[in-house]
Amino acid sequence: MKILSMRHLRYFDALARHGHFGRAAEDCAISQPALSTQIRDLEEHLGSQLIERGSRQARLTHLGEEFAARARDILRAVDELEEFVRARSQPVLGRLRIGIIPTVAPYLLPDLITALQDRYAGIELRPREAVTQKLVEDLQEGRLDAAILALPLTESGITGMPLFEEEFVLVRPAEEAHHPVPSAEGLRAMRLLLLEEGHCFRDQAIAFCAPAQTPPRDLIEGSSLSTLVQMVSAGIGVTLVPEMALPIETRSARVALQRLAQPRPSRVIGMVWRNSTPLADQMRDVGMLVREIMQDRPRA
Amino acid sequence: MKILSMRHLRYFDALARHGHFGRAAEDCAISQPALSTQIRDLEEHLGSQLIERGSRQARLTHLGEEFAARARDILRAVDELEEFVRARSQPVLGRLRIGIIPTVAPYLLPDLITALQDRYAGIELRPREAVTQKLVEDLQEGRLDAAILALPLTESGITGMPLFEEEFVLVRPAEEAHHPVPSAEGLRAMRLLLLEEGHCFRDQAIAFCAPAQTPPRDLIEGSSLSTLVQMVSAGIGVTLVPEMALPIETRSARVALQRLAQPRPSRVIGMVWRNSTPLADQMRDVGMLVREIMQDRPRA
DNA sequence: TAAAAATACTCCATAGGTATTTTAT
DNA sequence: ATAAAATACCTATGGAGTATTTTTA
Repeated sequence: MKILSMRHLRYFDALARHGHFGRAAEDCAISQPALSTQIRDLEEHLGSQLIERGSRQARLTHLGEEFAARARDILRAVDELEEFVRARSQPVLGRLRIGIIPTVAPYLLPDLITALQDRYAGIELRPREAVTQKLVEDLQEGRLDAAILALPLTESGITGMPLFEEEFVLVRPAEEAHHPVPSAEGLRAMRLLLLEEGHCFRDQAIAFCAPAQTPPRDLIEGSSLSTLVQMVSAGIGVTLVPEMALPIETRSARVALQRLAQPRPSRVIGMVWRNSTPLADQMRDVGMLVREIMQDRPRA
Repeated sequence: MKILSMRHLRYFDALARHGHFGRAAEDCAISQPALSTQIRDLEEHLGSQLIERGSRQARLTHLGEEFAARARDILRAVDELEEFVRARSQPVLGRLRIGIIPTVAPYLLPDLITALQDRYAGIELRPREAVTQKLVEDLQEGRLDAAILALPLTESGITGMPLFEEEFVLVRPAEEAHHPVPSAEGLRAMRLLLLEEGHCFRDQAIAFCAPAQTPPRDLIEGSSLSTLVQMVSAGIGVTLVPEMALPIETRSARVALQRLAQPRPSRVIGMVWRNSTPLADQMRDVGMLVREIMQDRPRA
């Protein structure tokens, strides 16, 4: 015998409880000789006698008593462990570590958290806001279960689903409300306020108004959409804002909104996860929740 | 797989620690496929996925993390259990529950306790004083490890060794010091003070002076040798006392001692234990200690 | 003699090995 | 193309069964 097995503990426990090889064997649903040999092997392995064998009854030695008590503790822990796993293995989501890019998080999270807590009672939510690159890293390293970000994503080992598409809307000072809607070229000539490096939305905006890799003429950076909108309302320049951010960011700002001409700029927001995760079904379910949230919102 | 085995826990623990099937298998000194199948069986048994299999690495699921933590606790408990048994399996006597008859206990116990504590460091001593019948019952029921009493003993399942032989000495009032030593028949005519029913020494004394089943003429009972000697010194009658009790019981009593004529009455004190006890070696050792104690005493 | 455990042996389930395939990067 | 794990298949260990012997009360 190489290692002390669970069987040894279970058999010994039964023997300790019954004090009788025959009845203990019956309890274990094995034959008496099978139990005898296992107990003998156990004692041999330990190098100590645990049972005092009388022909009338099998009595525990002092060491055997102590061994039995500890063995019982271990067996109880093992039973609890199995019970624990079964209790957790329902198709529910016990914990969700979800990352969301900064240009989506503030506008989606409140509704998403509410919906998730409705859908998965007792869920432990760990939302995290970070730029795409960080999210992908965390996902690949196993620190996140899912990420909501702009598609497409070329990383390997990661799959996902699109959630919704949203347009970019031009935000300009309130006094320009009646200026004509600029074309992409016209936009390039304006003073454009953008998010700092790292935000995918920055790249998307640049890609729209400067398709020939020529960066916009006059570019000023801000660290959040909120800041950008405030700067616009101060007359510093114009900016693009994703549709879903409008209700919140432009509510109290003195700015004018202009839907751009066709082809309108837009992006697809999707949810992704490791394609090796066992939570794929739940991830799709979470994705469906997001789609429902977005469909319930009035389009601007 | 019927039951969750220790092997499963050990293998899973290794896998959790290494996060890599190949290296974990190496750690367990088995092949990678062997580990893979065991882990698969474990997951099947539990009905839940514990490992998220990527081609780069094996990552634990959330459930897997919790399982690993609990499994580690269990494995540690098992290792401690083995360690515990090995620590206790030295050929020492950890606990000795020893019963001694009342006509021996007070005269042997002090020296015996000292000797045992010298011989077995840290021994837990549980001496118990009771008459032979009680001792034998306790021995057979496993409540005692050994008993010191008068031989022979006919009980089955019990074996032992003789320790020493001791004579019975006649104790009579001090004023009778110069009276002639009585024969057994003469003794029968005297007023004999004896221990109450149950004490083997009572039976032995009666057997000596009344071989023909005729009880002594005038018989008064006391509950201890000490009481009997005090009664003798008060002139109430005579009594027989085992040799080893003399130094203590007659030290301050005004009594005369008379060694009886051949064949002198005597008894053999021995130590007995269940012949199924695994402590037989130690019991013999304890017996040898008693013999040494008695040999060191000056014969009266 | 009777009851209980140990022994002898046989069988088979399964853990583990090697070789190979599959999968994902 | 490479690395890792899964699969296929075979072997052998050992756990469990039946029949029997030994032991002891």
